[in-house]
Amino acid sequence: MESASVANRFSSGERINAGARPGRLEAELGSRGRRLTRQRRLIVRVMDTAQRHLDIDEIYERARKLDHRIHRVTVYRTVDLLKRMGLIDELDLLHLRGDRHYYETHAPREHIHIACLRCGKVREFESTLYDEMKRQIEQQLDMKITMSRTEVGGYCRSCLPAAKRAPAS
Amino acid sequence: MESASVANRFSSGERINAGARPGRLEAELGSRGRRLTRQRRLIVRVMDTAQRHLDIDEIYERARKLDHRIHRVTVYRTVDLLKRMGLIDELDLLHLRGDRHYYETHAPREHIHIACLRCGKVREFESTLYDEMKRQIEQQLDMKITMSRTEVGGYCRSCLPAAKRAPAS
DNA sequence: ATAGATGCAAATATTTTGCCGCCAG
DNA sequence: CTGGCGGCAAAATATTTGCATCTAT
Repeated sequence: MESASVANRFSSGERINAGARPGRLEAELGSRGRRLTRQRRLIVRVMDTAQRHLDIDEIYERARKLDHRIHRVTVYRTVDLLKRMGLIDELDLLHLRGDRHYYETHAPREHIHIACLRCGKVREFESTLYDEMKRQIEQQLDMKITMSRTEVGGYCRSCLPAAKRAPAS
Repeated sequence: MESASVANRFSSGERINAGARPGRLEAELGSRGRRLTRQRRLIVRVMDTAQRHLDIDEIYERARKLDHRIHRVTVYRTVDLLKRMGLIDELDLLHLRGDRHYYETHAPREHIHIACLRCGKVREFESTLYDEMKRQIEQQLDMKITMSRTEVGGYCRSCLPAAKRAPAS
């Protein structure tokens, strides 16, 4: 399976700018009248402290390391809740590592994800040009924009030479 | 299933600016030494003439209407080939209609997809700000960008009043 | 006490693979 | 002719659901 070998190369996938504010998610859940169960506390603790983008199984494994009394389905349900409450964002990271989704706590400012197609490192980027562009869209298309997702792929400084040597099939 | 009812609301999902150049995909396949099988001709014909973004099953059904001697797996394989050859782009459209992927023939210029979260209509948008932003990223992060995907969600003129009345759960 | 949450098993949804026979070049 | 390609069945991957039970409030 091609994607398996590809996935293995992407062991790093670091998140450079984590917008961590410990306890924020838990506080939001509480103040919005959701039950603070043991499982939910575990999940939001994992997400609040994550230094990189996690998929469902990674969240599940980390939570289980803290307390094994949690089920993968509960992770799916809680992540879905947080997503619907607008507290976390869902990413695909250009399907670099497969078709699963990745999650990150909602940053104070919307940002762009930039992935190296070879080493898999994911960097975040903010730009006033991005904000301007969204305003331009709102005006020209007469819409109210509430969300956006931008994922950029390319080759980082250290991978560029290798990418030139062995271009993608 | 919540997403089922949501999906049904998105019957339109029109593509406003289709970058159609009939025969282009077939010509590219041929000139790059790929076999022009009956099935591949069907698939690229469907994609070349599509006025909206299609998922695998939609491509499959349309191709089958032209000639039923085609298998869904072949559609997966051919779409994957076209993707790897850089002839088509893959989209998620913010998972508005589920977790499948959508495809469009590679446009001459990279563009942004803007979806109405209520009616599901997808519009395309080009912006020099977008190109500038990518150049900015290349400079500041010292990368060579080879691809990007931007998907924006919000409410269009006609859906905005309704969205205010019944905000998302 | 009870509405809302979890666990478990099973179902769905989407995509990929192995293998063999077939056909485009 | 023959190596790339397609069909088929089955596997793999990713996510959701029904229902009984439990628990945070």
